Amino acid sequence: MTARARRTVGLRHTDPSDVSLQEALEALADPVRRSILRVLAGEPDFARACGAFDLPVSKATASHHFSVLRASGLLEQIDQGPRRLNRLRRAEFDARFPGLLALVLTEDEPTKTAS
Amino acid sequence: MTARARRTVGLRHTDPSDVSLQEALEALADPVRRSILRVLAGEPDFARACGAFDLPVSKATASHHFSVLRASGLLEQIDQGPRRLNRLRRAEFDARFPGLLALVLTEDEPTKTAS
DNA sequence: ATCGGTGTTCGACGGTGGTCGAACACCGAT
DNA sequence: ATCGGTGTTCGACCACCGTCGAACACCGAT
Repeated sequence: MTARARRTVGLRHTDPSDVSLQEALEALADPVRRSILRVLAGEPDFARACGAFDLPVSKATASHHFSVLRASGLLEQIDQGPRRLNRLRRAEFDARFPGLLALVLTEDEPTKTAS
Repeated sequence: MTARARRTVGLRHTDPSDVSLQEALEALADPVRRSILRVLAGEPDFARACGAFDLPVSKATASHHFSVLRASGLLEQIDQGPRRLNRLRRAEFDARFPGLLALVLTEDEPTKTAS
């Protein structure tokens, strides 16, 4: 923990070692959630807030997805002022499910086909 | 292919290299399907027919699950007389999604908690 | 104290997927 | 040709999940 003003709030953070394969697969089976993880993988920890993801869903839905990722041990979040910063729990999750996160991060982003 | 009487029928077999991560994760996100894969992993290829799995679902539902597994590149099936024999496409699928199948096969079977 | 910005929560809605029984198709053997 | 066994297909049902707008809570700054 740095000297910066960061509050680790009472958020329901599930430890990856407590996550079942069922939960992990369900969490990763959503394309929006996987895209969140890929963005986080390309940046320093806690560099991006929830609102800064340019997701194709509403605020409410995005919030739901972050909640799922947190509950499945994939995300750690801390509050800094009004925004909530995110960190990909890369090492911990990979220790629990070796190779799984790597598959998600190396996935070639499927481009939207115009209807 | 051995000299035994086996017919490789015109079943919709998807090659693992044509399977997206999305499809793979959706296929593996069901516990019944994962249990099928684990059983197959513990036996020789084409040793077990669809009806010999002791699944907690009806015949119709089981058939649906086998169809999904076949369509996601996880299963190969051949017809032998009236029954349909199954093979886990272990190497091919692992080449497409390294480590993913291993996670499923090493999963500790979650026991049903009595309600 | 008020305001703009950020994120969550609350119903509600709709689509999808797992489930089933029943009917059907296929095979081998009698 | 009929029968039992195996597996698929067809509707239908239902629960769950992703989705949304609206309302709310929180923070920092004005």
